[in-house]
Amino acid sequence: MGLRERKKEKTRLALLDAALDLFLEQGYESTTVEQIAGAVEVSPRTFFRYFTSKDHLALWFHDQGEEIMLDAMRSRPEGEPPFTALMHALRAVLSDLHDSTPEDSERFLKLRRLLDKYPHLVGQSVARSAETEQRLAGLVAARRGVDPGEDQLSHLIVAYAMSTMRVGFECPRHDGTMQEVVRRMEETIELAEGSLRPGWDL
Amino acid sequence: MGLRERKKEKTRLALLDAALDLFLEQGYESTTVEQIAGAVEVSPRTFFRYFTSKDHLALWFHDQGEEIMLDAMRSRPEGEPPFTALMHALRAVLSDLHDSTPEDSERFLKLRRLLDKYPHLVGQSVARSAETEQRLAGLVAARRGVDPGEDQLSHLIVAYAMSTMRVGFECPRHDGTMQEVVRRMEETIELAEGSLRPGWDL
DNA sequence: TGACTTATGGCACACTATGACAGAAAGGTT
DNA sequence: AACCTTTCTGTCATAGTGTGCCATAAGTCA
Repeated sequence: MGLRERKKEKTRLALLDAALDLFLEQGYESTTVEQIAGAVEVSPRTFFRYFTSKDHLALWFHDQGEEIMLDAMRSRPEGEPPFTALMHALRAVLSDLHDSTPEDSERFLKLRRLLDKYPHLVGQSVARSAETEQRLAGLVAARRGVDPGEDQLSHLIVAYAMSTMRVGFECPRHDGTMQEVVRRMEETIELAEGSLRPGWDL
Repeated sequence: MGLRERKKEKTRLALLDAALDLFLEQGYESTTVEQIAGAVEVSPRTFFRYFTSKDHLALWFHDQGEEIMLDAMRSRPEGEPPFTALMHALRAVLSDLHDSTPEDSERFLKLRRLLDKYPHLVGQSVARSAETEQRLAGLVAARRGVDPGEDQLSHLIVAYAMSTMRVGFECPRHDGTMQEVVRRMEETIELAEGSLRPGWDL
């Protein structure tokens, strides 16, 4: 990796960190792009070259998580029931989180508090994941040997999986270590698996 | 109801209709508030007195639906399992839709096509319903006799119910009458009820 | 009619976001 | 080293969203 790319990555993370701190400190709406850019000593125009929008900041991890999830889903054995496969994919995201650097963990925990404080950002993340949900529904439909355009159950399976993820990442207390987050999510997955009728997703 | 209020309601619906037509005709982003206001011969400033934002237009029905759902949920018998109660509440929304005027039905169908075309609006609606989901989770937790802040299952129940609603309202074909929408939603509800383990929500 | 309340329009303004262009920095080549 | 190419950055200009403020017009009630 060349100097150029390292510098870009550094700027991107600096922007992200500055933004998260400002958001949590003085509120999301009352933080302007100009302030964020100013904190990193970069022009506002440059900010928009790293993040397509202010909202996009809060979705950076989200995007990464979705890529991991899609990959994990594709690498699950074909015969596995779709919802089970999705839950394993979710565990893959979790394991990735668990193994992340302390800096990344810190960012994730801040982001989680931010999403808890500003629920409309959760909505943005749903909006962003609409496309991914479609792709996941395609993968599920393929497993079930049905047409994704026709089959409602495939969509329901994906929707329930994503709901499970969102509930698991909720933030009841504002403290919480990475271990606690991971444990909570594992509990939620088990709860979900116990709630559904065996074979419902075949 | 006085002349003033009737006039306001007329303006609100005129703005909504103009906006839906423009959105579907020339795209969501490329339609400006100025155009919408212009079509109704109202100043842009006035538009923002009827709808807090451009996005809010697409969430008008949504807001109404949520009120109906909360009311219906509260009027369900106490002993009924929470998810069953939520599904009945959803049926109440459906029955309200079924009994709506032809104008309202037309608006709803246009809106449904709009949400299908611009998934990010679905995200916005999730953002908007975050508060309602919290309140629903509170009602569910009360039924189950647990603390809504602690109990994940209550949140999962609400999340699955809302997912069921969203999947049911999806728009696979761009035609479709109100009857077809209602029937599809009923199918989805049955699918959901058949997917969950009996007693999972007690 | 007159006094009141409320809706509207016009204005200024802050913020987000994007396009166009020029200059600076990084990387590779000879 | 000097050179060229590619990529990143800053400045400027512009469109669009959303809000506060104040004067005016319209609806309401005595």
